[in-house]
Amino acid sequence: MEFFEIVFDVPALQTFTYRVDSATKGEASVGKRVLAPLGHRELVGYIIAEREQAPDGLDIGRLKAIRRVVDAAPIFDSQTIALAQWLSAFYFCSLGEALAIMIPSGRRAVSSRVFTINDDEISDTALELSDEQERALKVIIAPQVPLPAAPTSSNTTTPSLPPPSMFYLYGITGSGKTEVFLRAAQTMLDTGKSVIYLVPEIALTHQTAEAIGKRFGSVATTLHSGMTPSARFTEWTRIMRGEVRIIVGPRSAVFAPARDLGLIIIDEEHDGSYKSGSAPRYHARQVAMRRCSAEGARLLMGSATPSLEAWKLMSDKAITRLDLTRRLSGGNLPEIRSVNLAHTEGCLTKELKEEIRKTAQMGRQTILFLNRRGFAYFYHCPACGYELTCKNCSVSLTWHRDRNQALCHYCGHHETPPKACPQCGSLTAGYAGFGTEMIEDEVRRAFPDLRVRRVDADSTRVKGSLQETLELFRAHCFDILLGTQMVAKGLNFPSVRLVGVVLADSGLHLPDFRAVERVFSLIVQVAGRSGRYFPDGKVIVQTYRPNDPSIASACALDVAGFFEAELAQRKMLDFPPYTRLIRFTIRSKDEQRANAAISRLASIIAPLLPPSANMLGPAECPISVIAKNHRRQILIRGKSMSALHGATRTILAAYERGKDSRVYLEVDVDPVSLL
DNA sequence: AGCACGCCGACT
DNA sequence: GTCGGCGTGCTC
Repeated sequence: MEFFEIVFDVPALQTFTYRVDSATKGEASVGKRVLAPLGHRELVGYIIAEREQAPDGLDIGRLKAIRRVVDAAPIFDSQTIALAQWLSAFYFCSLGEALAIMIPSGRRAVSSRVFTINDDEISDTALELSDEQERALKVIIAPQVPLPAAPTSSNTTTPSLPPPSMFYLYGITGSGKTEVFLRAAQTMLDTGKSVIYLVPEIALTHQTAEAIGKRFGSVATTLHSGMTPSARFTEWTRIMRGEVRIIVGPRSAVFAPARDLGLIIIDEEHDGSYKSGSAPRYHARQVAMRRCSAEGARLLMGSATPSLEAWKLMSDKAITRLDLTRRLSGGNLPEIRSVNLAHTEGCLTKELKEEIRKTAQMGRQTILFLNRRGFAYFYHCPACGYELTCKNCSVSLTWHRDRNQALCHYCGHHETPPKACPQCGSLTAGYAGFGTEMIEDEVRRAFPDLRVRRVDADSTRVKGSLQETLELFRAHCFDILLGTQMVAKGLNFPSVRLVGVVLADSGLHLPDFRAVERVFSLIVQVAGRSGRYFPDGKVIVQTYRPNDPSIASACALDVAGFFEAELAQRKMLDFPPYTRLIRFTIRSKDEQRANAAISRLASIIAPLLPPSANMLGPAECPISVIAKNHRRQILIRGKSMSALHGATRTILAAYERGKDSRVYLEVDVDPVSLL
């Protein structure tokens, strides 16, 4: 073969044809990476097809030669290319960009935080299943009705593929989801099929991977961004060769080149880390659904707090719901109580303080939990209402007391906070809201005899320090552990009695229609994990809105009630899961240009939308400036994704003609965060 | 995305 | 006169 079609990790939506010379002639083949000249540089590209002859209208003399073939053997096959093609059409990126995120070391590995918070201990050997678990497993592994082999459609966006078989293990923490996952996986392995086991980014640990390794032996592997590129690559090739048939990893593991895929498991399906935060912004659940239908595999998800999308699919019977209602250890759920924060000076209510004291007197431990750092901790003037915000971004600055600095969590800007209000001169201006540092101070003052430790993103940057703190906490070297999500691992330590959610509603006010869902999910997850081994566990949820449905039903652990109410709300407002969204974000250092660009985009979109869709905006993004970039957005909304896709293709083509080069447009399909 | 080419202002 | 700003367009 003389010619090859090659794609690169560049936004150019096209393939490039190269020729081989005597040096590369025998080596080049589909599925290998090559080094090839593109423009004035030399890039790694992916061979996606062979050609008999040069494409029409292209002067053969101008074809460049592949410089070097990188791989001895192909590292992706036609199935991978088909998936990349689907990904590029669904998420509006180039084929090369799609392949680059799928294949290890295609892009610079993002150093990810790999914490240990997974509390589901995996036993080395198969455990006895309860009746409920047994019943669930039977349904999952029941032989499938063989479907007629559907011809693969050439339309990559709306392929005529059969819907996949999908199952959902719905049950509280401790109800034994993991064991059912592992049994289902074992069954697949026994029939010679492969399994992909997805876990949230934050929960992926050596322990989890090792435990699965112990259970399944060398047929198991892990594939995550914390590994060195060469280690990831080694595992990738072992998977391709079929030496490894169960792959554990975070969202990117959904691309593992598993041979004969039989099952994809998505643990903690509701978790936000399954959606990629950078382009292409894919959702692992969406990719998993596509792979399962294209490859005839089953999809098995599980959570105590499903996403609303999944819940609706269960209501519609598109996903088979399997309930696990009982805790295996028999532990009761803790007592959950919401406490009104109104009229409390500081951030600790009388009730919470009393419980902390009581817990200490019992010789037990307390965890104080914050939703997210920074959001509720700002410079505020009670006299005139002035708030200190970042001069680059529009968010409130977070005060770091130890450095006496106010800093921005989006762009890193920091400044020394003023003594008096810059607007009215009042000396009463100061910090309001709760940050981990302020709570730490207040706790220390209230309980000078108790030992307090705080963990946050800063202290976690030092590798292993979180691990160390948690070990010390487990060994009861201190009494109160204070921090954000990352303290979750400690929730089921045996001597923990009390969990305080310091401000449950921080986040409720965010201009994001999913904020309520997140607050609800967080409280239920915290409650589910605490007091697992002791019947006297207590959870105190501090809030300014005890009657808010999300908080009230979370404290009552009324999951179904919450979903019903929230679904009704979404239906009324015409939001997902009743509709689909595509978000267009414009970003520019120059505010006028950003405004001009979003107006132009709006005028392009308006006439191109199908009658079944509508446009929201243009508007400033809720965080209207990030790192000096002015941000504007438009959402398009419709019942069918294929209609939105079609419109978006036309919109992007029209926008490209005559765009301003100092303005950037980003497209997010099924956006999860609207900030 | 890069990167070069090309076309207008203030410097020796 | 030319150094360099960035706007424009292409990359097999």
